[in-house]
Parts: sequence; structure tokens; C-alpha cells
Amino acid sequence: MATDQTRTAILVAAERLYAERGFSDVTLRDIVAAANVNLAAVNYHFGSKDELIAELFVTRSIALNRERLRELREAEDAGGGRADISAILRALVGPILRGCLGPENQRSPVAQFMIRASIESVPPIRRIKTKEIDHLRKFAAAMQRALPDSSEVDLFWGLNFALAMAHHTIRESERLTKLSDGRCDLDDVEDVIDRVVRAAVLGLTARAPAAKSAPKVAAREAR
Amino acid sequence: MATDQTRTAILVAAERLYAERGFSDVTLRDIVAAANVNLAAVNYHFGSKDELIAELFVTRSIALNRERLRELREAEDAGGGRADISAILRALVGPILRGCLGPENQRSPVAQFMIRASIESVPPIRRIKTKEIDHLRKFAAAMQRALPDSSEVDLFWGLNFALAMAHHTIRESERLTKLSDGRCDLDDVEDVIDRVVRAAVLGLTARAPAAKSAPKVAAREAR
DNA sequence: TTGCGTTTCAAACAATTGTATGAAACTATT
DNA sequence: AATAGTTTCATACAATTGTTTGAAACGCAA
Repeated sequence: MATDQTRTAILVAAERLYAERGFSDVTLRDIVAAANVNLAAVNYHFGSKDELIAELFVTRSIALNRERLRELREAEDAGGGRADISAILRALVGPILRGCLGPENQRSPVAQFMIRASIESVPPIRRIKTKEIDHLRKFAAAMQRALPDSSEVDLFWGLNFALAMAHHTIRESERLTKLSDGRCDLDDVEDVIDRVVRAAVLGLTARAPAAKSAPKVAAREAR
Repeated sequence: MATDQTRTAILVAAERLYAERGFSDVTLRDIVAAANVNLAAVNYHFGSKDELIAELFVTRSIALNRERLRELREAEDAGGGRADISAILRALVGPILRGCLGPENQRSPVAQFMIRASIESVPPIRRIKTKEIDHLRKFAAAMQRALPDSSEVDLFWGLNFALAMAHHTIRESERLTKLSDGRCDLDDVEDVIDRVVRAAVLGLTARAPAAKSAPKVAAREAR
């Protein structure tokens, strides 16, 4: 059993490579080369490539969800049982953004891997991902308590949009930097979180759907 | 030259399979089986697998960008040269959403393929994707004309968030349906577009500057 | 040291991948 | 009908994939 040296070496190398290049482009031979272990070690310690991926994802998924719930509880405690909508959304998108962006995390595999995982749906992950819905329901419920007057549907859409902005910003951070000629500072993580949360909250709390539907142009063309 | 029967058969089959299962999971043998053509036909007509993917992506990319620009011009013409911000964003996210969602397009590969393409960055696509930045710049410029008082950075963020909501909604439409127990109707495409545009516009036009730390539930209406 | 369970290693495995080949079948012009 | 150019086809190829194997090396209690 020793110190599980090779086991963790494989995990570390695999996560880094997967985060950098995606699942399909990384072979077991790439991993064992980066980890400086024997090829057979992967199957010995994990059984198969899929189980290695699954273990990676489960570990990170649990950690991320725990951190999210921790922040949610913290916000609820601070608000005397009912958390502010901003705080709820901040608990939802903060951990993943903090893990993926920022000067020290920009190229870090810690959570960049999770984004890959949520994108390329390899079989072992797809199974696990289904369970994440239960996790999101907790946030939906908290949002409902924070905004009891809003319709459920609107809340789900708000939740969806918040995650959308967080994930997309992480995935396309490079493109946003290039598009804005570096003027969008993705290293200031807390600023990014603020922007995402603010935009999501505005979409949720703004009354009257007035600002939409372009006046002159045919807004809706169907039906 | 006949009617390019096999050529188009390959294109159709490939796009459908790629849309359904992603690039890495679809082999040339899968494609030729679905297209009912010989294995060698792919390399004969396209040169290589990568060139087939590139041709698919280029074709769809051009069509999508053309439709976006068409709607943008239409909006600008209707506004006498200066388009409304809602109309601009609608031109940006409308075409892709219409192509991917809706009862008849839900499982249609027409543009679902594009989402896969923008996610799994296989080499031939990555090259083409870079050019899309120039395309987005046109929208950024239009947004600047529509909201001359907003800072450039805020506009880029708004553009980023609008695309984020559109793409994420397409990608995770199944999860949103499941999470909301079917109450979020993703078949009503125009409603989805309205929601995306409205949320994006609110984030852009709401007067609630900076406000670093979590803003209170100030329900700010857009002007 | 001896013995035994665990871990590592080099090598080979079978399966799958994209691509290439060269002959056959087809099309259309002469 | 004959020919030249194009397209199809079965087949083979080389490379890469995840996985397996059996022996060697190791750790450690007796």
C-alpha cells in the first residue's frame, strides 16, 4: 500500500492532461509517460481507463458540490435562514469560477478538468452527471425561498443562465480576451463573479418584461 | 460528376452522427455505413476525415454568420442605421437557437452539429473558429453604436453572456427540462430567444454601476 | 534468510482507427 | 462500339488504442 505513490501520480497526471487536451486526445500512454509509471499501472490500480476518469470526476464533483453547499449554508445563516438571491447565485458560480480562472489557476487543472468533463460527455461521466440535478434542485429551492413571488419557471431559467455565464466564460475565456483585446480582465476572478451574479440577478428580479422585444423590428416572427 | 450523390450522402450522414454522438465517437466506418457508401469514398471525395469535418463546419459556419448579419442589417435598416440593442442581440442568438431548438429541430442535426463543433475543438475546427472573432467584432461595434454610453468592457461582457446563455441552453436543454420537470418549454423557441435577449439586455442597460460586493435584491428595471 | 502478498515491468494482445491500393464498374464523349 | 475519365468497391496496410500476461522486483513479517 505504501503511500499510493503511483496511484496519485496517475491521478495528477491524468487530470492535468485531460484538462489541457480533452479526453479523446489523451491516451493511457500519454498519462503513464507524464506520471513516469508503467503502462499496466493504470489497469492495475483503477481497473480501466473509464474507471480512472470516473474516479477523477467523482472526486472533483464531490469537492465542488460540497464547497457550493458550504457557501450556500453560510449565506443562509448570515440571512437568518433565508439567503439573499445574490448570495445564492454567488455560492453556485463562485467555486467553479474561482477554481478555473485567476492568474494562478488559469492553466491549473484543478477545475478546468471539470469543464472538460461537463462538455465532452464520455460514458462514465454521463452517468454521474445525472446526479448533479439533485444538487441543483437545492439551489432552485433556495432561490424560491429568496424570491417567493417569482414563478418557478423563471427561477429555473435564471439558474440555467447563471450556470451558462459561468461555464461559458471559463470555456471561452481565451476568446473573450482576444475579442476584447485584453480589456476584459479574466484574472480578476471576484470581478468576474460579480458580473455573472449581477447579470443573473438582474434577469431574475427585473419587473416588467419591458426592455425586450425590439420595438420596430418584428420581434416575433413565428406563430 | 452525376449529382454528387455519395458526396452529399456522406455529408448528411456525417453531420447527423457527429451531432448525435460527437466527433471522437464517430468513425469513418460509422459514417459510410449510415450513408450506404464505400469506406474509401470519404478519402476519395474529401481527402481525409479532417477535411470532411472542416467542410461541414465551414458550410454551416458561413450560413449561420450570413443569417446573423442579415438580421443585424435588417435591424439597422429598420432603425435608420442604428439598431436597437435588443435587436442586435436577437440577431446574434436568434439564428443559432432557431436552428437547434424547437419541436422539429430538437433532434435535428442542422445546427446541433455546430454546438458540438464549438465544444470539442478538433484541430480543423479550431483554425476556422479563430475567424469567428472578426464576426463577433461586428456585433460588438453595433452594440457600441446602440449604447454609446456604456463602457467597451461592459459591452464585451454582455456579448459574452448573451452567447453563453444561448449556447448553454442548447447544450444543456435536456438537463434544464429534467431539472424543471418539463416546466421550462424549450420547444417554444421564440420564448427562449426572448428570455435570452431580455436577460442580456438587462445586464447591459441596468444602471447599477460597479457595486462590487453582492448587490441587494434591488429590482432594477431597464430604463 | 525464507516465504508471501503486493506492486512494477516489458512485452504482447486483439481490436479499432484512418488511409492507401489497384482492379472493377460506371458514364459520357467520340 | 470503343475509349478515356470518373467513381466505386473489396481488401490490405500501418499505426494506435485499451487491456492482458507472466515474470521480476519489492516490502515485510516470521
